[in-house]
Amino acid sequence: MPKGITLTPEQQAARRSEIVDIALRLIAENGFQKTSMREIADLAKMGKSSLYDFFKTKDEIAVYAMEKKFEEIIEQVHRIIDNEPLPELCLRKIMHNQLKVPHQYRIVLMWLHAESDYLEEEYRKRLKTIRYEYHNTIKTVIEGGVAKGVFRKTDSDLVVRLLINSMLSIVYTSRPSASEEKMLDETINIFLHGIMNEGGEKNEPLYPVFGA
Amino acid sequence: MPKGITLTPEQQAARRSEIVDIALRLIAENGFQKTSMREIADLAKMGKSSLYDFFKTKDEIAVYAMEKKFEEIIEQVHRIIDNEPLPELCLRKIMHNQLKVPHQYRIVLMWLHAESDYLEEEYRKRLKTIRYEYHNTIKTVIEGGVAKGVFRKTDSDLVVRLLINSMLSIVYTSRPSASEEKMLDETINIFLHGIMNEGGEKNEPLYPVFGA
DNA sequence: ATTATATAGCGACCGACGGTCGCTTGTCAA
DNA sequence: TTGACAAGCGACCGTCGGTCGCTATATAAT
Repeated sequence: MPKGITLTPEQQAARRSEIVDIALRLIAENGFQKTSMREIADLAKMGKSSLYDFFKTKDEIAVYAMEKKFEEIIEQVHRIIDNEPLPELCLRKIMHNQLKVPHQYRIVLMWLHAESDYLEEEYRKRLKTIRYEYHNTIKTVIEGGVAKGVFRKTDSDLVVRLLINSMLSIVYTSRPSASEEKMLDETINIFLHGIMNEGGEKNEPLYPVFGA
Repeated sequence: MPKGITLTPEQQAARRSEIVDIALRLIAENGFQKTSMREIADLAKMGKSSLYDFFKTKDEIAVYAMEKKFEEIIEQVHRIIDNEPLPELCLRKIMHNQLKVPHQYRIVLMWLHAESDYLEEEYRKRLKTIRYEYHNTIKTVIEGGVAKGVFRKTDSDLVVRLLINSMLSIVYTSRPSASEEKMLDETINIFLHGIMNEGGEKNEPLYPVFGA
C-alpha cells in the first residue's frame, strides 16, 4: 500500500478483514488479553498507529468480527427457516449450522459474552443489536412450533437463550464426552423430550438423529 | 496491622478474605480488566506491593475466590443429596441452591470460564480440579436417577454440563424474561420433560413448581 | 513544470497497568 | 542492648492500549 494514494472502499474493507483474520488467530491462540495491538500490527505488516486508522480500539476488532459473522449466520438461519416447515427439524438444522462457525470466532464470542457489560456504550449497543436479531430469529421458530401445537407453551425467550447457550457450552468445553455432532444431537433430544423416562421403563428411547 | 509483629494464620486468612471481598466488589462493578491492583490495594488500605504478599497475581485472587466458594457449594450439594432421595427433586434443590451464590461471584465465575484456557498452568489446574469435583457430584444424581429408571439413559456428562451452564445463563442474562426463580423452574421442567407437546394437544402441562 | 491538497503510514510519546525488589520500620527473644 | 525476622512499602521495570503530529507520496489545479 503505497503512501500517497487513496484507498478504495474495497481496499479498505479488504485491509480490515485481513486485520480481523490475524487478530482472531492470535486471540484464539493466546487469549484476548494477551494479544497486543503491537503484535497484530506486526503480523499485518503495518505500524501500530496505522492499525488505529482501521479500528478505533482493540475491543472494536472483536465487536466488528462478531457483527460480520453474525450477519452471515442470521442470513443462513433465515434460509433454513424458509426451507424447513417442521419446527423440530428446523431447530436441529439451525443448531447444526452453528457448529460450522470457526473456532476462533467462538473464542471471541465467549470473551465478548463475559466482558460485554463492561465494554463502551457503543460496542455494547452494537452487540446487543445483533444478538437480539439472532435471538428473535430463532424465537420465531419456537413460537411457530407452539402455534402449531408441536411445542408446549413455554417461556420462548428462555428456551432460545438456553439453546444458544447450550450450543456454546458444547463447543467450548475442554472435556467433551463425544463428538460435537453427537453432543449436539443429544442436546436437542434433551430439549425436545427431556431426560425423564416417561414412556415407561424401556430406557432406550432413541430419538431420530440428524448427523451422519 | 502494626509493622513488627508476626501475623497468625487466622489473621492472614482474614486479611485474604478481606482482600477478596474488596476485589470481587470492584470486579463486579467495573469488570476484571478494569479493576486494578492499585485500586484494590488502596481500598484495602495497604500498598500495592503488600497485596502481593497475599496473592501472587491478580488472577490468583479470582481463582482463590472461586475455590473457596465452590468448596462451600459442593458441601451444600452433598448435604442436599444426602437428604433428598428423589432424583428430580434433588436436581431442583441443587439448582436452587446455586441461585443463592452472590452476584459478584457469578461475574468472576463467568470471567474465569471465558479466560480459563489462557491462565497460568497452576490456576488452570486448580480451577479444573474444583470444577470437576462439582461436576462429578451432580453427575452422581443423574446416574443415580438413571439407575433407578427415573431418568432415561443419556450422556450424563453432557447433561451436567448443560445444567450448570444453563444456570449461569439464567443468572447472567441482561434480558430476563421472568424472575430468576421462575426461569429456573421452567428450565428444570424443560430439562426433565422437554419442550415437545407429546401428551396430546392440551398445551398447558403445568409441571409442579418448586419456588414460592 | 510547479504548486497545493489530500492521505497512507508511522515514530515518539503518554499515563496506567501488573509485577518486582530491596529498604525501612517496628517487635520480640536472647 | 542487640540481632533476627517479618510487615509493609516506595521506586522502579517492561509492556500495554491509545494519541498526535510529522513525513512521504500521488494526484489535481495552475
